[in-house]
Amino acid sequence: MSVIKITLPDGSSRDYPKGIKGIEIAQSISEGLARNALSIEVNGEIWDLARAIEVDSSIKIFTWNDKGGKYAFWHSSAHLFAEALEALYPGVKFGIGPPIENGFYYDVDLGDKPFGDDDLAAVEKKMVELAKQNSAFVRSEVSKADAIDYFTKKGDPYKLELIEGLTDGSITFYQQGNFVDLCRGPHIQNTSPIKAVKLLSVAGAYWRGDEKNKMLKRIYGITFPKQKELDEYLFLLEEAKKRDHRKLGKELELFTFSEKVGMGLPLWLPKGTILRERLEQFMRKAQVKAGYEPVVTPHIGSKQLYVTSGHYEKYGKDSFQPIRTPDEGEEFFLKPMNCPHHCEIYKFKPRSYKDLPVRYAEFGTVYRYEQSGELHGLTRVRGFTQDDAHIFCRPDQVKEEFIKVIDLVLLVFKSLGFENYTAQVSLRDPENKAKYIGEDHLWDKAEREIQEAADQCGLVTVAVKGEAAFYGPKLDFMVKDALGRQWQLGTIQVDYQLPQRFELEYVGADNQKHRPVMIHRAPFGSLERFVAVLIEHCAGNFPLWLSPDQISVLPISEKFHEYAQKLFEDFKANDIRGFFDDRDEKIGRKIRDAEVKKVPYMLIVGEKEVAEGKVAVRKHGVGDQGSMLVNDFINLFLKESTPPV
RNA sequence: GCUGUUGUAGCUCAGGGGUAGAGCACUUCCUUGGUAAGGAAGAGGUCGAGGGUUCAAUUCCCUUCAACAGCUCCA
Repeated sequence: MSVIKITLPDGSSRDYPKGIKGIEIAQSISEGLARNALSIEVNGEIWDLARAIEVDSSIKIFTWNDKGGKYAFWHSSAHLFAEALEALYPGVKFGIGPPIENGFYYDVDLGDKPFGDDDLAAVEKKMVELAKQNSAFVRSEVSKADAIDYFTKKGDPYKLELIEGLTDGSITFYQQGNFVDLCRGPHIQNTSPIKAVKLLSVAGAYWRGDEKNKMLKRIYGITFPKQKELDEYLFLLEEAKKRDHRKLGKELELFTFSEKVGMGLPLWLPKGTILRERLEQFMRKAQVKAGYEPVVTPHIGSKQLYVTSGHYEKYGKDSFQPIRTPDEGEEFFLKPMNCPHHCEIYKFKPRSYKDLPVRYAEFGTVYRYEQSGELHGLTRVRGFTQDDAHIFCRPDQVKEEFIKVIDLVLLVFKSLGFENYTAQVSLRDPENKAKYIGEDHLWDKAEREIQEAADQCGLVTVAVKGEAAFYGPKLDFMVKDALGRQWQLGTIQVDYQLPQRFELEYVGADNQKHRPVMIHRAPFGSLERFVAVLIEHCAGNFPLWLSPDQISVLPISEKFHEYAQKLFEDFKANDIRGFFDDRDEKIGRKIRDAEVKKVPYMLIVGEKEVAEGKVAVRKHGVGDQGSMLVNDFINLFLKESTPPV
């Protein structure tokens, strides 16, 4: 029997007989590892533990603590789910059922049968029952003809469609119990480690992600090797929901919605407005420092403006419909973006190459008719304010300007403590060029410039095809919300198209006319979405400079109201925001209420404080800080509440 | 827009074919209390909207609006 060399993650290598299985390697290392092993990585591919290794390989054995282990575990759970579903609903047709970041889903066609929460519970029960049977996941290689034969007999059109796209010789089936699935694998060895099962929700999903296809039912679920781990996961999910900006926005009185005003049109409450205006002020200052000039443009624009920009052709039918005037044929659109307006500002006068770059910034409120199902708290709305700006520059200035914008975005993230963001280079979909305007060479140039600028800034980027705007590629900064959903915040876009469409020009040193390049950018993205993500990021505990209420003055009893009132006036005179709690309540109650409102500083005054000219300071979430002279507190506070810019 | 779920007081929710209930918040009174909920009384609802079935609908049915989860979309 020949021997192969197996290299372990620590770099050491051992000889094993050819055809050794992952599980046998695990056993040779330790009993514990063999017991916990779920899958194995062989030369970068994740395999079943029972698959024979035939050549010299580098391997890594995955347990529950590895992504690769969980992947196999949840993938197998999806198969277990399918087995249970088929047992309860004979004739169900299956789409795809992959593992995801947390758990798995399976797309199924149940015909016209309704499927709700009660059904989920029944399937859950069946899954647990089947898991106990300890069925092995058995891999088999099948020919394309046999695969087609099997699913034709079974009557599963979705699987047949998937097989169509596969090449003969690369097709594998997995079977556990009575259930056979077309599957690339890998899987865990058998069903017994799947101890705790929770089916989370039923949703619709288009077959192959195409709106034109039939909508299947997508069932989401998650499984764990131990009930305790499932309980912990569900608990964490509940905890995350407490950070939801929609919940906190209501509790902290930041914003609201009204059916009468219209869906997706946020109403900013006084406290939310303070927060929003602080952010706006921060950005205004940062932008002035970076050489931007503020401009203001109207909320509507004539149809012609958007015909010129190309937005009318692209989005006209799906936008808020035109506003008419008494003049026949005259039409205005609600402004869905600021760029065309800014182009017209650029055109206000002839430009010299010496004038460039010019940078026009506007907190521009725009209106977009998002599909009803897209609306989501403040993160996806129909009316929102972008911290927008357009930089008009010479082609030779593009990269430098782009880098400056990256710096600005990073300043925002740093100032607000966003550390976990993804920088995404959003490129054209090369398969579907009809979605975009403009010539190939300009796109290539813009895409290259973005990547180079990002690289120069040392950003780790992920390139995603098909995510570009219709007029140009983007660098998008993505941040996750409390429940792990990814949102785009900052965005920077290089655009060669609008300058052409608007016939923007500047006179070069050669006294010839040249075309400027436009950079669109919004470091926050929109104030609405940014505030939403910020709320979730800090769980409503805003940094002091942003906090709507920075302090609360809490007198121990009515006897100290006069002193407390004077104190409160002093704070106001120092631009310290907050409230004076003069309710007839005990101090414990006032403290509790202020804690619930997440007020950063509670200033308690009673007999001692009045006598000594002091305040007793309590910090939110921390506790009693002892007392100090009023002026000392003000100085300390002002130092701490200074905005980052 | 699509699939599924939900809509009862300002908020969180219970209830259920015979015109509604709790806790918190709110108002008034008592209480003047030192670091996370003092006590009492009171007020508050076209049960999302429209239609139907019924002697009777908040409850059952249909339509519609909105929210939630996901899909698709996102200038």
